[in-house]
Amino acid sequence: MTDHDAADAAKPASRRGRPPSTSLSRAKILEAARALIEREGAGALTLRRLGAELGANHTAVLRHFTGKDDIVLGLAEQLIAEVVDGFTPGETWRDTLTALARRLRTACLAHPTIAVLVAHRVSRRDSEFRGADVVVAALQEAGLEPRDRARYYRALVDTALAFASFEAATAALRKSAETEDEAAWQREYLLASPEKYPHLAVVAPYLADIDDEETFETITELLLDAVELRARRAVASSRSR
Amino acid sequence: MTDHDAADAAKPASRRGRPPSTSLSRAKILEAARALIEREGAGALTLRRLGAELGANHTAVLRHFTGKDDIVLGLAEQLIAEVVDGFTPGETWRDTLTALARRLRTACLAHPTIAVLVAHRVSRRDSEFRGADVVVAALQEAGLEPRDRARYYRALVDTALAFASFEAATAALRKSAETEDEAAWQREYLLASPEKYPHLAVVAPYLADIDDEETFETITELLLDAVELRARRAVASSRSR
DNA sequence: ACCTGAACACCGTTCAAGT
DNA sequence: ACCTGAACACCGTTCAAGT
Repeated sequence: MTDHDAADAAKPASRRGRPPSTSLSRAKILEAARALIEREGAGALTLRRLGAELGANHTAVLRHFTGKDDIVLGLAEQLIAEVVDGFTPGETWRDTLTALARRLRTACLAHPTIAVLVAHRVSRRDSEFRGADVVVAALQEAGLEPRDRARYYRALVDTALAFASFEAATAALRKSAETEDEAAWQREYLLASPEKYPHLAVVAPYLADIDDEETFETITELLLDAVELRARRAVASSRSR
Repeated sequence: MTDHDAADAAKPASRRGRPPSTSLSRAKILEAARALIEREGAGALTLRRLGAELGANHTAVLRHFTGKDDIVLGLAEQLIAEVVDGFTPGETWRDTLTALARRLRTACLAHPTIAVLVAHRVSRRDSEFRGADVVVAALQEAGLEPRDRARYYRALVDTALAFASFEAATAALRKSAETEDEAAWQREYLLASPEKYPHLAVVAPYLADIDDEETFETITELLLDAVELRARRAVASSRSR
């Protein structure tokens, strides 16, 4: 009888045990965590909130991750994969390095709250190794010897990673709306006492025009200019030998 | 009678109200917060722990700060002041900029947990303006025009700030001992598959030798090399006019 | 003016009990 | 194997009550 069956399905289940259709998975949990963070900020990532989002008990998640920190590390893997997956080197080694740096910045800005959460937790996995190989190959193409390739690899990658996560952090702060608006600090610089800070006062109007993107581009250009200069010297000295 | 007085003093005070000798202050609270963080990590900064440290109720602190966040901002002011106070410019503009960058790094490494906590909360106050004035003055001495002074100011300061706080973050992570030891990731790079990452494999042995300090120095040198190159061009073109 | 203690609305994690 | 519900040991913040 359908009536009987319907009544059976509708009657409250016993207070413990497992409902039929929930069935969590690592992927589902990470997706829910990502959505939760992007919608309500890093502070909203809570086992209880996550459970509610998934329609499950807040402790059910602990069957798939060892704890909250393990979930954060899972988000880190996703972010770095987003940078490296589908990337193809450019025409010149400079193009390659510039494009990769921009992709890292873009990914961090697309998910600023996640970027802040995971910036310092990058577990050395496949995605990261693939990115590193691309960078080192570009420096080899520039004509640098192995030791310099290693030095400049660290200089370039650490700078891009540090700046991108730094920028994401301020973006995430603004998003959480606990702090003042974007242009506030530029206004403060314009108002800073010209008597006490005379050199600063001269350039303050220009400072207001420079955003994070221009700064990122400037840093990248400066670093690659210097690397190119040293590479040319290395090539020249190896030829003269 | 002394007996009576002694008995009076020893008898338990009524359960509410204010004991005679506590008397908190912003300075005392910040000092206790700093000590607590440096001893037991950022996670230990708790109103209840802070109250215990000060021998006071955990809510007493809220009479001097609007909340926990306000305490963190107070710590930020202290850190930036430590960088700028007592700094004197060097012989050349390059010396000045290099020394200031190193001071920032040193301060962040001396208090890594605090640096991480406050890195993105720098409220634009006197200490920061003083530092900015020194940097802009150095770039002026290099021979750059106002707009370039502004651009390179942002490039240099943002890089130093981002890298120093990034490095402090990993130092703080290691300190909290939730993660693996210092050399772990270098070992992983040495073990990365040479077939999948051939270019990386060649330089992996060199990578193991490069620490954060060398990387910081490399970044500073590269940036200042590039700035110097452009400054020389600017001076030359202004002379030819 | 400044501090206390109780209360409120939250956390992450553990674990026996269920299916 | 996987989920639940209760419990435990914590949080930050508010507020009436005290001195």
